[in-house]
Amino acid sequence: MRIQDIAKACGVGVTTVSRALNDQPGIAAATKRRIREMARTLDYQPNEHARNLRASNRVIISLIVKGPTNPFFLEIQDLVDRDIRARGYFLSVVRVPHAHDEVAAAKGALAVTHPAAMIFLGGWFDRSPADFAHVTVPSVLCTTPCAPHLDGADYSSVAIDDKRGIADVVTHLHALGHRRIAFLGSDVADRSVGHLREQAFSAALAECGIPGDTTLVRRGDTQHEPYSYDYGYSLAHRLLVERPDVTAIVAMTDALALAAIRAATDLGRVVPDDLSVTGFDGIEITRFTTPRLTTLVQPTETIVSATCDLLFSLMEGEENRHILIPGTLRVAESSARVKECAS
Amino acid sequence: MRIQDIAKACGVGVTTVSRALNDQPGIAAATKRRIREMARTLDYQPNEHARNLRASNRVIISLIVKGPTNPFFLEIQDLVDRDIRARGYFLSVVRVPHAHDEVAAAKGALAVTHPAAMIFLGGWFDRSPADFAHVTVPSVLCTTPCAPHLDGADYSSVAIDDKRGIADVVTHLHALGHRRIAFLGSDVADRSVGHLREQAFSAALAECGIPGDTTLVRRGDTQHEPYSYDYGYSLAHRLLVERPDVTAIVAMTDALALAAIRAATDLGRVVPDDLSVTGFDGIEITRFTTPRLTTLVQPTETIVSATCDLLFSLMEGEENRHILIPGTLRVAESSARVKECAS
DNA sequence: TTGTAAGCGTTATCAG
DNA sequence: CTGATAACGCTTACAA
Repeated sequence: MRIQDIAKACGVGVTTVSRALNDQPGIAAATKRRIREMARTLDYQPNEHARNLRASNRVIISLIVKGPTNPFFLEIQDLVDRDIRARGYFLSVVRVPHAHDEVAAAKGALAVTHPAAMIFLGGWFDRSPADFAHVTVPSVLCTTPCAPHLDGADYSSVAIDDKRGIADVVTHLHALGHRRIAFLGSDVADRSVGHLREQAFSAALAECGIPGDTTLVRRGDTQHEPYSYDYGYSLAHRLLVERPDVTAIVAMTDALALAAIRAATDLGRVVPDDLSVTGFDGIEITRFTTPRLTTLVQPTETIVSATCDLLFSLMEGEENRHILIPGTLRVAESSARVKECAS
Repeated sequence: MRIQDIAKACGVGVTTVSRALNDQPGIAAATKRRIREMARTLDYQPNEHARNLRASNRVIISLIVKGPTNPFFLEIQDLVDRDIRARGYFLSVVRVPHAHDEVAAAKGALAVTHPAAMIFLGGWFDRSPADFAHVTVPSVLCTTPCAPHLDGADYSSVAIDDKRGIADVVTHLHALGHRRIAFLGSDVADRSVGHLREQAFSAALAECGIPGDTTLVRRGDTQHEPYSYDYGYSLAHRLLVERPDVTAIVAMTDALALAAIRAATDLGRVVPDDLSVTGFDGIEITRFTTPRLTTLVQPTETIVSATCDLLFSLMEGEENRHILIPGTLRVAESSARVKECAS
């Protein structure tokens, strides 16, 4: 079923059919209606590859996912796919393992798939302008905010306010009387939001008047995917063995928090009675674990729709922008008032 | 960077370059080496769309995911993507909501994307030959077994042995003394593995000499995605309120099992002391929850590599086959010996 | 062993 | 308002 078949069936040329189906001007209303009717009858659907061959008319959006095993990203991906398809575009997902370079992956996708635009999910926040020069189509960083040291004119971003979110978490724990609070972060080489959240953690502690203690800020080696349960478990286990005096743990993500709870339980500690644990992201499972996780919930629908709105505005020639969206602290069962006697 | 650029740089024609890069015969070894060298130097990567335009040379595999929010499928997807890319093909993922028709979605993907082959992840097991007639490329059903009432010559499949797996679960619970065992299944209209597992459950009960009790087999309405936590929670909550005498719950999937544990906890029951709960699939989080879930673990790597091996053999003209892979019962903390006094 | 040219299905240009 | 025709980048008969 090609465009020619429709043309023949209607007794018109292929150009007219193309114009009718793409809502272009310069065509009689009656003809247009007749053609669209016929296309629907014959269940015609244009060949994606033929459309994409011409540089001017691309219908593919690439989604570059850095750290594809991160459960939070899986929820985001689903929403992005829905949104992009609803706009008549196709999504092409490229997985990039945490240790690899997503800009290189983006260049590859650009050469092979020739997308109309790109979305970066996760990834490093401190790219240089030179990095973005390689990305020759409009692009938006999703969940990665504008880097503090860049002016941000070279790219766009939509992200949660990590600094504010972590501050909310720390303030919550501080109000519950916690003073020896540890942080579970990303690996030492990481430059993604995990790093930002760690900085935010230290800043928030200072804000509360708690002296910083670098031995309580934990980062793993670069062997494991730092957004996995296994990583969180080993990190938390070691922390709790070495520093049994901590009364609260702030985890960079929900997955780490859940793994930390498990590690604590295995060490004979009861959450939240002996130890408070907080997460970040608000993935679905956190509402169904025991205890339910206290976490900073990211409004995923809002983030995704803002990302896509911004992306399509860029495709229409608008300027780069940076959008920061507030999260919401959901207090649940994994955090409680400190029992100082316990330590 | 087109194939012409390489040709010009090497002083040869485009045909020669194409042949060199695609390992085709009829080319001097020296020329071939020279061309490949140059292609690497210039970082040439062929345009995916141009390649796919010719029917004979397709490089895309479609993955039709029925019920894309099922966490188990997310783990499978990741592995499929890796395997397909390693073979030099591209994966195009199509999400199909649980209530929609995946054969219709497949037809759409066929018309738009023109894949070389298709993988169906999840979906209904009792398709008719007419359904498969629409799928004009080699295809494999992944995690959905050959339907009992079809001869299976029309399609291929790779799946876990659901019947055996559920039997292992039920036998385990029976050995722990459980007699009033409930099942949490899919919605009433469903014809996917959830339905198969329900039948296997009834058969296994009979095998153990436990009389069937239809009020203990729970299926939801068609309003919710039946592989979601929310669905599992409401199903389990209602069951436990109406039949507080059940001592064990067999859930169709891990997500349902975890949600059931949460529902039980909210009703004041302690798992596994007052109630045993088992899952199915062995998703990652089940090793980190409290209690750790007793579940039937699917060997995902084995399933995925068998699926891809089979798919590529079909593309080379081999016959349809049906592969059944055994799962492994992982006994953990969510199941224990029944305390009859409790009821 | 190599090169020329046709064709894949679509959209854009330009002439009717 | 409409239609023939040339692109897009690649593979592959067929010719040299």
